[in-house]
Amino acid sequence: MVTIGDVAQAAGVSRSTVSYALSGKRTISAEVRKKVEEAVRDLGYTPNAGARALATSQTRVLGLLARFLPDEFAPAMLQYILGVTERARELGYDTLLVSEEDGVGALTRISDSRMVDGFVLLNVAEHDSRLGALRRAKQPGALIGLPGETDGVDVFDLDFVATGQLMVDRLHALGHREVVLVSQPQHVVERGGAYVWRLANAAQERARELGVTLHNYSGSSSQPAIGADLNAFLDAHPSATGLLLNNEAAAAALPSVLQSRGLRSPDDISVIGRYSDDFARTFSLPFSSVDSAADVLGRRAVQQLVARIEGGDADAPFTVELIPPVIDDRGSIAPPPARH
Amino acid sequence: MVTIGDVAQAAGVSRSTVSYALSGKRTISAEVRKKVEEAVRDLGYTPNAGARALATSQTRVLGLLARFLPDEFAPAMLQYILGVTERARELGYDTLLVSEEDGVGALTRISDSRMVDGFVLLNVAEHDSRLGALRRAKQPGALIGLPGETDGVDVFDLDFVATGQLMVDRLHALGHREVVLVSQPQHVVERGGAYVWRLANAAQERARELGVTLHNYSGSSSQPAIGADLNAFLDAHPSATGLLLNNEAAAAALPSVLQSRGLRSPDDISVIGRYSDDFARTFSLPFSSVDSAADVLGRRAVQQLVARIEGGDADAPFTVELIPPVIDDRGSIAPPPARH
DNA sequence: CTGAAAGCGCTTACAG
DNA sequence: CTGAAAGCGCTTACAG
Repeated sequence: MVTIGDVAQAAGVSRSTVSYALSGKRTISAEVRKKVEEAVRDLGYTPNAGARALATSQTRVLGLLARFLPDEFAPAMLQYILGVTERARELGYDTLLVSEEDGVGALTRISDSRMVDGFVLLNVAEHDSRLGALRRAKQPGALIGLPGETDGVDVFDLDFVATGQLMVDRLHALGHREVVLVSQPQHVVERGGAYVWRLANAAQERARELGVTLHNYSGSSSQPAIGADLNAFLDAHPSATGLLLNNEAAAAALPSVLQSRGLRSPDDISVIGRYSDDFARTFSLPFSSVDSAADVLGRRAVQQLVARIEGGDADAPFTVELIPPVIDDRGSIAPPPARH
Repeated sequence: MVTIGDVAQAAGVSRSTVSYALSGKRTISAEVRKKVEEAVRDLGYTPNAGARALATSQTRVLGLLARFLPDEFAPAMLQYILGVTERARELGYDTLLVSEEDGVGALTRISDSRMVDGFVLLNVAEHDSRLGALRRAKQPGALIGLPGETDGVDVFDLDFVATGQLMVDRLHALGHREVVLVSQPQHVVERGGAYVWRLANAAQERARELGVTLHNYSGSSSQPAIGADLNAFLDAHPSATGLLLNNEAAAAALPSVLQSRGLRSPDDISVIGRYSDDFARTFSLPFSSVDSAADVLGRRAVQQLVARIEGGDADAPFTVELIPPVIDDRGSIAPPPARH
C-alpha cells in the first residue's frame, strides 16, 4: 500500500509538503509541486479515507436513512435514493444507505461512531421517532417528508396541501361536481404518512368551498385487493365523474378496472394521479398526474445538507421547502359526460 | 466526544484493557470487565469507526455498485439493493451505495482510498468494464449477473438458460406450438445485458428441439412504444398461442393491449413473464412469471463476500451460483384454444 | 490477568 | 517556501 510517506520519499520532500501540495492549503513552489505530482502519479497514490477522517473529523460520507412501510409503495423510493446519491457525488460525498427496520438504533450507531458527516432521512413521518435521535446527533440532518415538528432540521417535501387543492380545482373548473379520492392504505397513515391526510383534508376543504362532493377512501396497496376496492368505490358512487388517486397501486390497477366496467377515461371519468413521469411511462399508466418530484427533493435535501456541513454555522436558519405541485397532462382530464 | 481514554480513566484501567474488554480478545477478570462495562454505559461510549479502520485495516463497510442502463427497468433494482443492505447488516456491515455513471472510476477511487472491505456489483454485463478494476482492487468482489469471464470473483445470477427452457417446456407440454418471446430493448443487449440473449437463445433452441415455432423480438421499455410493439408482434403472428415476456414494461402494458384486442388470458393466449412476486402484486400484473429472485441473489452475494473477507483465504475456490427458475402460477397458462 | 508503547496514515499548528 | 513533530482514536504485539 502506497502512503503519503512513499510519495514524500519519491519526491524528496517531507510528508507535510506532500499533504499541502495536494490540498493546496499553502503556497508551494512550482518545482516542488511538479515533483510531488509526478510521484503521486507514478506511485498511484490515493489518500487513505480512514486516516484522513481521523485527522480531520470529516468523512465526506452522508448517511441515507430509508424507511419502508409494510403497505407502502417501495419502488418509488428508488427515485429519491438516486437523487440523493447523485447530488452527493457531485458535491464530493459518498452515501451510506441504511435500510434497517430500527431507524433510531441505526442513526445513533452511525452518528456515535462518526461514520458520516450528515444524514438524509427519507419518508419522514408526522411523529418520526428518528427525529429525536437526529436532534441528539452532532451531525446535521435534512428530511424528505414534513414532520409535525421541524426545528433543528431542514425539510423538503411536495406541497401536499396545494396538491389536494389543485386536483379539486382542476376538476371543478371543468364542471365536475362529484369526485372520489383514493388514498393510501390506512396502515400508511397510522405509521405516520401525514402526506396522505394532508392531501385528503386539503382536497376535502377545497371541495366544500367549491360545492363539490368528495368521497375519500383508503385503498389497499396491492392486487387483488386494490382492484376490488376500486370497484367497490365506483359502485358506491355511480354519479361521480372524477377520480383522484394518491395511491400508486390504485393507478396501476385502474386501467383494467375501468375496462372491465366498460368505462373510458376521460370520456366517462376524469382521472388525476400522483406519481412521477418516469413511473407513468414505465408502468404504462395513462393518467394525468401530479409529479411526485422525487429526484428534485433528493437533490435539494443533499444540497442543503452539504451547505450546512461545510458552512461552519451549524445553526444557520433552518428551511422548510414545499415544492409546488405540477400536473403532467396525459389526457385523462376532460369535462364530465353530459347527463342523460 | 468520548474516547477510549475517557472510558479507561473512568474505569481506572488502561486503554488497552478497555479495548480487550470490549473485543473479548483476551481474558479479563470479572471485576475489571464490570467496571469497564459500567464506564462504557455511563459515558455512552461508541468506538470511532475511522480510528478503528485505521488500526485494523477493516472498515466493516461493503461497496454496492449499482448500474442503471438507459433503457432498463430501474425500479427492479431496489429489490436487489435491499437484499444486499439487509444481509450486510445482519452480518455486521454497512453499505456504501454507489450509483455513478463511471463505475470503473468509482470502484477504483473507493478501493484505493480503502473505504470498504469488499464490493458487490449489480447488473453485471457480459463484458463489464468494472471487472478489470475489481480484479486490480485489493478487496474481494461478488457479482450479481453472470459475465463472460468469471475468475477471481464470486458470481450469482438467475439461471437464464434454464428459464428459457422452462418457459418453452411449460407451454409445449400444454400443446402450444407457436409462441412469441418479447425481450428487453436492443439497447440493453448492446450494453451487455447478456441475460437477454441467454434466455432467448435457450428458449429458441429448446423450441427447435420440441418442434415449437418461436418468434423472438426486442420490445421497448416504456409507453407508448411498448404498447405499439406488442400490438405489432401479435399482428404479425395471429396464430401464436403463447407469449413469453422477458421485459417488465411489456408485462405492465400487456393487460390493456390484450383488452383492446379483445383477447383474454389464458383462454385466448397463455402468458409467462419474468419478474418478482412483489412486482406482480404491486403493479397488478396478472400473469404467471418466473421469479427474478432479486432478494435471494442480493443476500447470497453478501453472504459469500463476507465469508471471503473474513475467511482470510482470499483465493479460496470461487463460486458461480445460478439459481434455478421457479414459476409463480397466477393462472395465465392453459392449453391453447381449440382450432376452428 | 494487565499496562506502556508503538503504530495505522493522515493533517496542521509551530518553527524557521 | 518547507520541515519536524504532535495528534486524531483506535488495536495489538511486547513485557511483566
